[in-house]
Amino acid sequence: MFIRIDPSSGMPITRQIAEQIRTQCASGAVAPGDRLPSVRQLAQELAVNQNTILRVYERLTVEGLLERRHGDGTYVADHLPVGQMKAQRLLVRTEVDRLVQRVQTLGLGADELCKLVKQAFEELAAGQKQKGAPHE
Amino acid sequence: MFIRIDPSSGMPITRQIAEQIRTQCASGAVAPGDRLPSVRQLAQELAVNQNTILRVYERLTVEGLLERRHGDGTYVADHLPVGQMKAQRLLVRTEVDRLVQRVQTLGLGADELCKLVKQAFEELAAGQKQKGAPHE
Amino acid sequence: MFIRIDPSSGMPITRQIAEQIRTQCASGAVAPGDRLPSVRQLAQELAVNQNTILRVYERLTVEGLLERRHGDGTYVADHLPVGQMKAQRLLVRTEVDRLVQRVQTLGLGADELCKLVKQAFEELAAGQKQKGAPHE
Amino acid sequence: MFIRIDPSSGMPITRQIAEQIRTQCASGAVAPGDRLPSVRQLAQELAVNQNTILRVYERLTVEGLLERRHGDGTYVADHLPVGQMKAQRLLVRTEVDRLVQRVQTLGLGADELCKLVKQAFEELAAGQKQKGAPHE
DNA sequence: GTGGTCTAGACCACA
DNA sequence: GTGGTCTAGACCACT
Repeated sequence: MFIRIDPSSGMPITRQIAEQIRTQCASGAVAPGDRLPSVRQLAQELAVNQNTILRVYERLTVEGLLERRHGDGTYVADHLPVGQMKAQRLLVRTEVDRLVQRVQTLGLGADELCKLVKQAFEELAAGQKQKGAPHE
Repeated sequence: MFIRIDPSSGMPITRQIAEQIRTQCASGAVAPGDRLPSVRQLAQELAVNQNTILRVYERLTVEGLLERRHGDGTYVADHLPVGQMKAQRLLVRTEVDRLVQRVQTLGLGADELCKLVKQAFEELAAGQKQKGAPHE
Repeated sequence: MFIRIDPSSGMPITRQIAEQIRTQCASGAVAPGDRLPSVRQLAQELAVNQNTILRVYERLTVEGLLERRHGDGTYVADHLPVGQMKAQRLLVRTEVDRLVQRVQTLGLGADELCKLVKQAFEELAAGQKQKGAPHE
Repeated sequence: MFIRIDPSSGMPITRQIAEQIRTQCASGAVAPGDRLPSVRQLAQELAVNQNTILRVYERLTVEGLLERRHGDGTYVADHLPVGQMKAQRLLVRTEVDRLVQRVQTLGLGADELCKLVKQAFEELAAGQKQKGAPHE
């Protein structure tokens, strides 16, 4: 499970984690029936408290995205709520809008932003190569 | 003063406001010596509590970005702290990184994202024409 | 807010509290728009941790029964979810069934149980007179 | 052995099972010396994990209610602990109190509750006729 | 003052 | 081992 927390973002980390799990469900990175890391595992991996993860799993369970089986583990629900996944994809639009709005105030244009975007993609790709197998 | 609050973003609204004021100072949208809207005005405009605006102005004053003149109003400081501008542009980098990271999980590539960015720019431009001169 | 916790019941106290609030919404004991006791107040009153109350309010908010206004307070939602209130009333049937099942194994009949029920009602009434105004 | 589990009740299922066995011992539904179903049988019958039953039997053995004969089975103890029976009946009182308390908040009176109780008794009786001799 | 997030740690229930 | 409840307490955000 690739989740990255950005403590400087101002967004509560429970929410960051929840959104990334939602995104990965929407994109098919994790499929219905897949087992998620255990509360303790993920907590350790992200260096946060167990309760933090627990609450994320709880919320997503209420949303119908996950399924918690007592004493067994946490799984992606068999039938993901329709429409919610669509909403998820729309969210990206919203975030792009937000970015563009801010960037424009700084006097940057679409082309400059796109350049930044491409750079970021390249760096991300490079970063992931380095990690490769070692981590897991 | 063009400030837009997104309560659904999860970022504290005081932080959203502060960041947008910083951005506009850095970009020159508001210049040293300019007078900012009064606490009451801005609070009403954004439909938030006056104390929320008050604390934003306080914080930015401590940073050296604003100047509060007792009985008069709040102004952009005459000498903006060095490095503000650079810091501001760096922030955009950070946000681009965040976006790219999330978008990537959804299976989108750099080109798709750029297309979205350009669309957003165009829509923003169109939207601003409609408004014409701001009501401030 | 009259809520009584029974630690010996084996039911998590968060759930006990939540059920009693639901019941009071269903019965009209508290009406839409009413303000609930603050998290801290109720926590103190019931001698439980603040987080415990917080989680109860959170869950009921997700259910659409309550509304939390940041920095202001927690209120009964204006439009209580229809059907949920009906479900609430049905719950009493379920509990009666449970009781009867157990009682029957003990060899008691309907009449004996009814006698107990009436006694309990009388004692409850007596107990509430004693309290009367002093508490609030 | 007639045991019914209600997973939605919030009471731990191990406790539900234990209480029902205690009740049946107290009421004479099972007598001293009677053999209880094996751990495996009961686990299968109730569709719970064997360990769950195991722990219930363990607990009740410690209480002196049951006796586990290695390699043979689990039996109701020859000499039931004194006071068990009384304690059992007291428990019913407790549950009646709980019910009455909740029901009262809903604005129901003693008579309405008694009517429900009688209905439940009749339905229970009807249900048990259909089953006839238990499959054990 | 209000609600909200997070941590640390104890202890319980289920497989 | 898994998930789940509860406590205690720090600190943040909003009215």
